[in-house]
Amino acid sequence: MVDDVKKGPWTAEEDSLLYNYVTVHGEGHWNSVARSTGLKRTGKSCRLRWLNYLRPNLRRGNITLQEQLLILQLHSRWGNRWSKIVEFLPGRTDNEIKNYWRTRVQKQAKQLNCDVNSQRFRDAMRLVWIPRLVERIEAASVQSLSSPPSLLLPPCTDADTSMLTWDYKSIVPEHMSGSCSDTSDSMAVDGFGAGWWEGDGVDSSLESLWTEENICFLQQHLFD
DNA sequence: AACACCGACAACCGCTCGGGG
DNA sequence: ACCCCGAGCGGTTGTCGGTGT
Repeated sequence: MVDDVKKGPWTAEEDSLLYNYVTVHGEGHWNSVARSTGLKRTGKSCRLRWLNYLRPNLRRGNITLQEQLLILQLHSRWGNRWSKIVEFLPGRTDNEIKNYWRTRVQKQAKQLNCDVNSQRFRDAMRLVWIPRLVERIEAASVQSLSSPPSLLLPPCTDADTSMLTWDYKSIVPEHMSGSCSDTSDSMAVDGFGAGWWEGDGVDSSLESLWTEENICFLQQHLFD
C-alpha cells in the first residue's frame, strides 16, 4: 500500500476530486481526504495542493510593487517566517513568497556578492531597493489616481521588537529618504541616476537593480 | 536546429509542534 | 508523563518553458 503513493505533478482529474471533496467537506483531516477521494496521494500532498493551487481567492501572476515592498519589510521583521509574512499578502501562498525570495531577492544579493542575510545586503535594500520601490509605487499611484496603491500594512504589536515601522521614511535614513521626493539631494540620487529600474515590463523593479553605478555607490557609502 | 543554461514555479521531504488518548 | 498522529512550516529538489549560443 505504501508503494502505491503517487508523486509528481497533479492531473486535472486529481485536482477535480480534491477540489470537490474539500468544497463539500471543508479543509482539514487531510489523510482522510486522501482516503475518501481515492486519491493515491499523501494527506500532506493533498493539503499542499489545496493551499497552493486549488484554494479559492488565490492571486496568481506577478508580485506587485506593493507586495514586493511589503515582502522586503516583513522579511526584515520576521526573517524566513513565510507563513507569518503571507498573512499580510492576501491570496498569496507561503510557497510563492518563498520562491520569490529565493529566486529574485537572493539573486540580487548574489549580484552584490554578499549574503542575503548580511548587514551589507540589508543596508543595500534599505538605501536603494526600498526607496526605489516606494518611488515607483508613488509614481504609479499618481498615474492612476482611480486605483491608489493598497498597502496592507500590519500594525506593530508589543511582541514585535524589531525597529521596523511601516512608514518607509523611518526605514530610510533622513539623508536618503529625500531621494524619494527631493531630487536635489545629491548623495542619495546622484549615484543611481534616474531610471535605473526603467523598463517596459510590467514588473521590472528588479531588473538591472545593481548597475555598475549603483554598486559603485554602495561600495563608496556602505561597504568600506 | 540543437543544445545548454537559467529562472520560475510546483512539489516533496524532514522536522517540529500541539492535541488527544 | 509519555506516545502517537495529524498538521504546519521551512528548506530543498524536480520540472518545465524561455532564452542564449
